[in-house]
Amino acid sequence: MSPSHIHVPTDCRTVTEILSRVGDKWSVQVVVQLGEGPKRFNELRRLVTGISQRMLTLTLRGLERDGLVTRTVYPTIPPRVDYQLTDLGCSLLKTVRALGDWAIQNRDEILAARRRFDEAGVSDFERERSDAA
Amino acid sequence: MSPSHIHVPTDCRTVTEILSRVGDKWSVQVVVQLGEGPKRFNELRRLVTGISQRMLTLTLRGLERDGLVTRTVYPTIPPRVDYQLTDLGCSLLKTVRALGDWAIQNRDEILAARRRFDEAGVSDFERERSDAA
DNA sequence: CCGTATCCTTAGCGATACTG
DNA sequence: CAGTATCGCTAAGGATACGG
Repeated sequence: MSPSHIHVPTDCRTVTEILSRVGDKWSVQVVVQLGEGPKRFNELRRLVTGISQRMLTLTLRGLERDGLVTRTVYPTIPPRVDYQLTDLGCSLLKTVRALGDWAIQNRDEILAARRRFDEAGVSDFERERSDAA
Repeated sequence: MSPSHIHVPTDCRTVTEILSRVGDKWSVQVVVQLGEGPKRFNELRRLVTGISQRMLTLTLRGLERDGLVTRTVYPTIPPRVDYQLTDLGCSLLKTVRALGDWAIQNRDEILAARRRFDEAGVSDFERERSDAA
């Protein structure tokens, strides 16, 4: 029995590792698309704009490995493969959407902060430069 | 006036960009530590195990740029710099914790799925190999 | 104490070409 | 259609050394 009330390093590692999946370039977008219902490979490829065939494959494999999507092969000709969110995948989608909502709600504030920071940085630079002038 | 009810690509980009901050290797850990209260540079360095000085600097700069933390310099000798979560940073922390809780709650299921997937992959391999034998 | 600058290694990703 | 294989680039990150 593992003591779940104390904060073991192992937990941090695992959490970080799982978080990094959310942070990678494509996983979230794929999961969001699959949230609309099962999709075929090339269907996803069209929906997730900009993704390469290679990265779609790798992303789907990763999600499948973690038990977030299922992969169903219909041995027809031409072949047809359906990807679909598992219950686990659905629950992740919900949590991730919360983060997405946060991002949308605070997007303006963040962008404003960035502009302020960048301008301040520039003017610090400019100060030195104009001291010389 | 931007139509906020339709799903413009720009929004996706911004959301993805902000999500990538959560996914990067150190930001979340730093934010979590700062959730305990203001911290000094080397204090954070000790708390966030494994982070290099360089990456702590870069991470803090990024967070500061996005308006998630404030940086306060006390021009004493030796110098002292305090980092502290802004309101925006606190609200991010809350949302991120939800994701962290999800990760903890589903960690066993994910790890189990991974083992299954990996073993299945191996046995597919093994099938070919033992066919030859 | 709090950084910055430099070098170097790896991991992520895209482009392209090929296969069942 | 749904992939795999290979190559090459670039961005992220670690180690180390130096500076205010």
